[in-house]
Amino acid sequence: MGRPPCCDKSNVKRGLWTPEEDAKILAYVATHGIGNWTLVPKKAGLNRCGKSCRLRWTNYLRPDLKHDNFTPEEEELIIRLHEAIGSRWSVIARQLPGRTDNDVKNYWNTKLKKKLQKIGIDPITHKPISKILNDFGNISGINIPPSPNTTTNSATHQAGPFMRKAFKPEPPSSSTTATPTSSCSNNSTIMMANNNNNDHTPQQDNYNGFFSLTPPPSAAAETFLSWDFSASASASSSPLPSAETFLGSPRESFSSSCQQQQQQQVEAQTTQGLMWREFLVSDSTLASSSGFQHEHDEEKAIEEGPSAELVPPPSVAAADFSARSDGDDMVGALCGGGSSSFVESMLDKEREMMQSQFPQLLDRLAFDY
DNA sequence: AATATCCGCAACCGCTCCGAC
DNA sequence: CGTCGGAGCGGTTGCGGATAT
Repeated sequence: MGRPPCCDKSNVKRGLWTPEEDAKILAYVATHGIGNWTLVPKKAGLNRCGKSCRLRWTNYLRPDLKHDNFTPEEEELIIRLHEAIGSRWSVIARQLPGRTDNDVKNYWNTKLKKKLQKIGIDPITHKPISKILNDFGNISGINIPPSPNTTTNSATHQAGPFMRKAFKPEPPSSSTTATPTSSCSNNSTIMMANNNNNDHTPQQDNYNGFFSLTPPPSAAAETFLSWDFSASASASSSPLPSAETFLGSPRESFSSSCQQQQQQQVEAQTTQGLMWREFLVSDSTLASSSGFQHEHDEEKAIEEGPSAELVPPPSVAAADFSARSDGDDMVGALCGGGSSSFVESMLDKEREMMQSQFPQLLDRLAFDY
């Protein structure tokens, strides 16, 4: 049985709001405050769906909203957050005071996506398109020549999430004193594509400085990308990379953070024994098509330890990665699951991130973290 | 000047989450 | 525990203005 509609849609007005309607909402909120939006139309004398009233208020009428253009700093932040957490617009919008999720989403879809594509960056993976096509060719056996200026097409979009699943990271070094820059990116477990080819354009290499803030080291984005969810599932033992690393940092900070991160990843492996590629191997399609299984077996022989039984169950492996909630659950399972879900760990990370890296924004936010 | 096309934004839709009962 | 309903979310649509022809 389907859920009944929240209002009689045939009898409510739809479409653009008039100034008079806006005034009624504003007057109502000024008197009664917000809450129980289904009652608002009746009490405010509006022939609108309550949900529509709520949206109008949240996206347009709220007094704390900014209606001016996005600043370069905001653009930069949106891109970096999208890179890290994807299209979770409400989460991203929370880091941008005065902006709504709708604002951010629209701005992304109409401006930022195109900007990235123009410089040869895939807006889904935030990797150079040439590299994605290259890697996709390597895995599927298709020989796709590098094409740095190719705009995103459907193949690229499909390759994006696929690549997340299919790219095999290098096995972790047994020594934590390995070259931080390379080992750090190689150990990425979420964004797995390491930049081991050098056919990027100068524009792509300057991606982090794209919006002409302080040009960070080229690896900074990867540090951010390589935030290791599995390693950081236990928040107490694995702090996030520093704020400098997050937003582009002196290389010293990056290296130090990277070493710590790598150490954590090694520890996480030995204690949890569950890396992203464990999941990949459980996907029979990928394993059989990419020649991945064999290499994995070798790695597993090295890694095999007390937690070797932690291979995700087939139901987890079969989860539709593109589905948000399923993806969360799956990553949660990969994180060692147990009592803390992926969502919880994400929220923990957000809190940590805000406290350690965006304290100034946290101060300004009215939202409860 | 008229028409076609493009683009950005506001609004809607359908879904999930979550608390109350 | 299941149901209901409000709230919130991300994706999509469609209108209206801007620009190109």
